[in-house]
Amino acid sequence: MRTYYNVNPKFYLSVDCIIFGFDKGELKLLLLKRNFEPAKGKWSLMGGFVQEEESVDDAAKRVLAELTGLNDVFMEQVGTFGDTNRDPGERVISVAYYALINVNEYDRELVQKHNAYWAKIDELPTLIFDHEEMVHKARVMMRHKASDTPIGFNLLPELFTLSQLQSLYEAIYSEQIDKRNFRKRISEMDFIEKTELIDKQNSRRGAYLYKFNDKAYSKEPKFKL
Amino acid sequence: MRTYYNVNPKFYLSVDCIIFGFDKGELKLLLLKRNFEPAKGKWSLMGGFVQEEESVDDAAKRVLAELTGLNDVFMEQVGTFGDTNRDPGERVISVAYYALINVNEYDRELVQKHNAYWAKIDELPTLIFDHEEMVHKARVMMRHKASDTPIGFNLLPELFTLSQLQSLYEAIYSEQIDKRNFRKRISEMDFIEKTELIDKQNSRRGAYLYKFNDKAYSKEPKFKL
DNA sequence: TCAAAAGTGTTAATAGTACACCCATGA
DNA sequence: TCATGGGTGTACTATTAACACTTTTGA
Repeated sequence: MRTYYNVNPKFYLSVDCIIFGFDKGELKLLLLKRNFEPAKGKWSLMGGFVQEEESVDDAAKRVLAELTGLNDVFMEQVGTFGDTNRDPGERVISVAYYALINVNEYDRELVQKHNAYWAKIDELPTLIFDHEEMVHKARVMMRHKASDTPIGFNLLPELFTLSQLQSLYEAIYSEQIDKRNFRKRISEMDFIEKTELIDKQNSRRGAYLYKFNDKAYSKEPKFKL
Repeated sequence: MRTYYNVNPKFYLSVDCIIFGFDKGELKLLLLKRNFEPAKGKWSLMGGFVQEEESVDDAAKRVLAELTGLNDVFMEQVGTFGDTNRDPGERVISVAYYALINVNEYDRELVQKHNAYWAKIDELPTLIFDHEEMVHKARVMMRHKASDTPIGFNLLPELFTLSQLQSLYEAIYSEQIDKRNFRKRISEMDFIEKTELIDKQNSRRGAYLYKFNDKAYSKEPKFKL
């Protein structure tokens, strides 16, 4: 193979995953309490190195699956962090991705094996390197994306109540939403379908369960929340 | 230095610059007609390799300065493009940045030396590799950023008329804007200051020149356009 | 019987959009 | 004198925000 580039340096490239979950009315991140070097004993995002024969996006998917066992997860690239000293050991350039997962579906064994735990988004421990900056940028991007694309459903079970949906959006935006205005807007979205099923987990009276219809959305993408 | 990472591969890392300019009422990009390999003779973005002792952001600034002679330019990271075959020669992962420059200020000699030309944003030539995807993503991001942050002023001379400002935003959004509504919104922004100077370049009557006041903006950041 | 969450419409305020004519000047 | 771009205000429409009570049911 001819090469034009060999006067230039090469770098380690990693991916780091900001993994969002939603549980008991709160947004959470899945973080590692590192039982390996470097920075053993400290908290970090789940990460890993890009390999020769995989794209950077695929590396992110692989790393997410290594921790959670999940595939086909909603992920978005957050950005690349390339300061020379961001990793105090050796130079590594890292591409951050955020992922939205359903907390009922991940592989608990794998998570335990990696010594990972859910932390409430507003009570995060100190993270290594520039991981807090990555989290911050991911949160801003996610909030933004949520306002014009119905990504929230990735964080919920297939069936959910309107109260759950509202509390999810309240967690995403960190602000209270008026119940009637919220339900009015939801009812105008034909891709959020009411089922005949009733959830009795969270109230005596019971609440109708809803589901998100992907096909109806792609035909009629009116979403502003 | 101890290293934990040496089982992992390393990669060439490049930066590519989507350089926006605004001239004669039109948005343009500064593109290279490559007089070097690979892909000699084809059109591409200005790019370069990240070096050992510079951050990725600094590499982007350096590459922009190599072509334009400009420093302190507004730049934003667009994203990282890491498909395994994106560069058909050898694997290179590239971080794209967009830059907004004032077309009256760049170094014409340098640009000529690099065989670079301005192309109208809606009449771009075919670009190599994934550069068209980079341009597309940059345009979307720039439009978005322009809607809530006054970045447009980076594309204009220090003094500008309201007609120029309007035609800039029309170019950014690819749509016509009502003159009276536009001027009403501008007049509500205290950080856009009318001067007593009059521009006679573009009309017999002459138009008041305005300037952007950075300090007033940071105190009172109301901007929706 | 009562606590706790579910469900339901109307009104006021705000923001956004549409629209047409006179002005000043240099050629 | 006329062609060209500069400058101005009001009425209508659409969107968003504020707000309180009734229902159901299991403990």
